[in-house]
Amino acid sequence: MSPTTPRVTKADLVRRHLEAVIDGGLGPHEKLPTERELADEFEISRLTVRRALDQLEHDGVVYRVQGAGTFVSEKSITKSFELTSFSEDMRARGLAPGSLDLRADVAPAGARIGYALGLSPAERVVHIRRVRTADDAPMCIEDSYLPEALVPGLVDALGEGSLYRTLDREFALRLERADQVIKVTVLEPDSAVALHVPPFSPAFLVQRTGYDTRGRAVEYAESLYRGDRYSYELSVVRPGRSDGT
Amino acid sequence: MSPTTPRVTKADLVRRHLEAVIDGGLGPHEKLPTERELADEFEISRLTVRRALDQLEHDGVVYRVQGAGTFVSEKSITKSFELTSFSEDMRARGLAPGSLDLRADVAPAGARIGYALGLSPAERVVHIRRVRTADDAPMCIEDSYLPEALVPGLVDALGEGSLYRTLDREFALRLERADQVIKVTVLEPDSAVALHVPPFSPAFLVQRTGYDTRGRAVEYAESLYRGDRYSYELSVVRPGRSDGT
DNA sequence: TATCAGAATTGGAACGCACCATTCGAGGGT
DNA sequence: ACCCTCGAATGGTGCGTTCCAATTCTGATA
Repeated sequence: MSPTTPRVTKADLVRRHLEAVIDGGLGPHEKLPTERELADEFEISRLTVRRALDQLEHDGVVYRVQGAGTFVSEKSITKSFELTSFSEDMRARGLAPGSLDLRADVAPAGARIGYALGLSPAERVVHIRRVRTADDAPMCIEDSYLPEALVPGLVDALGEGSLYRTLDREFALRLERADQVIKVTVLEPDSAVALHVPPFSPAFLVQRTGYDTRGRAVEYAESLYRGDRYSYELSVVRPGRSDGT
Repeated sequence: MSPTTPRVTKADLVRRHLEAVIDGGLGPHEKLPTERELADEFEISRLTVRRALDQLEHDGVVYRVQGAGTFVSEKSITKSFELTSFSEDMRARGLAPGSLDLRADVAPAGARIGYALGLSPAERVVHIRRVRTADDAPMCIEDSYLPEALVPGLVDALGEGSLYRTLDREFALRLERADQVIKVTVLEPDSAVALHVPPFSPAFLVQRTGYDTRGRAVEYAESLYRGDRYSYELSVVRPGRSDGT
């Protein structure tokens, strides 16, 4: 009676196997086993093998040439452009994430926040302000807003852990995608003090709206990252299809 | 005899049909036809329908609930995070793109550029410098470097058109993906003058390495965008799989 | 020896089928 | 009237097969 059956698909097994093979000393432009060989080896259908390869190709790990085979990509693209929390992000950079100055309250959304979340301005939202640190140095000031209707009692449930993890565990909310607008700005003196940098230093202003699988706006956040310590890394892909929109 | 040359796959036809249906007045959370219905209507297999829906789901246009159906997402995510040239980018924002001060020459890569492109420092690269304009106002200073071995004679082939288009047409090089690092900086006086902003204004510094389908580094570019006029918009998605790497 | 045509290989698209897991509503039991 | 169960509907995973297109290999020929 496990609600979430840990179902690993066969395609996932193949994908992981291939990732291991590649990591284990397969160089760029080296050829992977053919789809039919893999299908025989794992005793699964070729279609399933293709699904595994589709994922690897999408992630830029391999490329395929019709009639020739499947090959390891020259550069293993750093898998960015993925939605990660600040904590995950910092850990990936080898820094210890932390939080200072946690404040949380509930208030009406107001025009700007309401618009960003697709709510009426009178709707109540949970507002969380944090100063995020990396190796104990302040890295960013973050204001998060979440519709209270979706996360009743979040203020009390807030622990030291990741906000995303809390959302998942307590409210079964999984952020699936987010739209971000990144701007540059200069820091007002009070923000500069909080970030331990000189006044009017350049900084990132990131406005992020996060959506769950159903496309509902779950979070709107504005973050100020100090420009001297932070950089944005992302991969972009060219759309493979012809769109007439 | 029959058109056995499906340049456009059947899945693409279904996808486009569904996009049209959605644009034509289907609201958020409204239900799409079931997979089996679509398969019957188009007289194709369900597998093909699923491929079309996979694409739409990936783009955030629809979401699927097992046992319930497929529904239109609440917010049509602006499909950013796609690799676009400056020209395409500006046009998408309703601005007229242009170029000033075009300069192109060929020189050894040097340590930094060579490293970024995965070349020996002695390898020769084409260097293109442009001041990019939007509605005749300078928007960014861009330095592009391309391995000369991949684009022999590019300097002469450079016209007024898009660089990406030239690469595609003349050299059959299609940029498929790119890694970008975005930093903030302040403009040195000479750069500030070129961009018509006060000295030491904040700006984006974007370092981009572009790869073709085989994962070969094709272009390395450094761009300085004025921070008062430019903002970065992108969508990020949460990785759907469990990675133990 | 060099070149070119054809066969073999390999990935790409598609079909039809079967079974499972989840959802949700209809119908029956209390 | 309410609750619970069961089954139909629907998406998720998987199989085996067929044909096509691009590439590569091979062998015959000039």
